Amino acid sequence: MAEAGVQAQGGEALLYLTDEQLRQGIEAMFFAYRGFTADPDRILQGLSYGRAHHRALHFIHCAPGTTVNNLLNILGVTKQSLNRVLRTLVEDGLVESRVGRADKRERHLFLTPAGDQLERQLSDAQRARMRAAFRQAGPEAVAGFRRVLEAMMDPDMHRQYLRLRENRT
Amino acid sequence: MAEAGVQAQGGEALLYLTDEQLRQGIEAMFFAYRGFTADPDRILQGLSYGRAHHRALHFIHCAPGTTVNNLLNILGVTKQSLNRVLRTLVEDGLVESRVGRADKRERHLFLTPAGDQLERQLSDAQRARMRAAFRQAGPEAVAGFRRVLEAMMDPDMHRQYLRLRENRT
DNA sequence: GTTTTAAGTCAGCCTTGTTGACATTCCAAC
DNA sequence: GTTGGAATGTCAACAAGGCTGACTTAAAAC
Repeated sequence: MAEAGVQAQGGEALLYLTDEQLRQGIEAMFFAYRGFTADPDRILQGLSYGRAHHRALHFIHCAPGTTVNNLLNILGVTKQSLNRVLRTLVEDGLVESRVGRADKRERHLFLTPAGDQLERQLSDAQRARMRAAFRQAGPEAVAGFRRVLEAMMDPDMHRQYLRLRENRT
Repeated sequence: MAEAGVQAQGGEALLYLTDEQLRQGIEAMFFAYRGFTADPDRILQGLSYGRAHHRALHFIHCAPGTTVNNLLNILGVTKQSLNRVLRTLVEDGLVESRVGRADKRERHLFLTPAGDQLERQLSDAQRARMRAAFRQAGPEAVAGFRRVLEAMMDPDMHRQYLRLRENRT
């Protein structure tokens, strides 16, 4: 199959598409994702929170006032699953849920000061690792990293990803 | 913190290390990993297997005859957790567990023809996405992708990653 | 006034991770 | 030879975090 891919392009330098290269890419994703989540996981362990809480805090921080439904689409989980996480965060005073003004069915989500503090603690740890990796690899490598990751996303997820960036500019 | 990083290098072009760039990297990892696992997950769903079974099949395929303990180190889970997965795979005739010759305490793991077939089906799907992403991004981007991921791994995981590559050459 | 939508809730299930306790088997050192 | 430790397996219990399905409430939309 890899050979077929190479042949199809008539001898171009497509050796980076061999099955062995792809396998290495797959394994790199596996091991790197472990590192990617290791630091926040360590912090959360013992706080009776998990990765799911971290994700919720991250995206509420990035898009304050987002609705539950919007968060659902970003995270790609069921509302029951998200609700369990969100309820504990609201009960513990890390997230505030305000009834919408225009549409009173909607709840808009915000981080409280305490929520902001935890979010910062978690993302500081995660960013520190990311910064070290970026610095070590250099700007061109980072550009390539981003390019490959974007190409790997499902189209829906890619749209979500771009929308988040737009809302911050 | 990002500003400090930039200043520390005395005005060099370190804008790729700003908090905003790092945040985008974090989100890219999140969304891309979803895509990365989506295809195998779809296949496994309905086979009464999960991602854990896929991981076991992958690494047994890559290192036939590996011991349970070795697999434990690669996967980073407890033996009880792995054992549950391994037991179902052995019961279903996808994995064979042979008592070691030199050390009869050890069990060496191999894929049966049926196991090989499922592994191929899963990794074909995953490689197809990876190949599309690699081709779309180009060889330089792929090199950068790999460089950043390697820098993101924990040192232990990075060692495991390199060892797997050595054993295949 | 009916239907649709956003959100929340309850109950139950599955996968996959965890810990702790314990048995077995075998190698290796003494 | 006996003992200590290592590798494996097994049982039980538990938790996080996914899922589905059914149902309520409130508000918006038609």
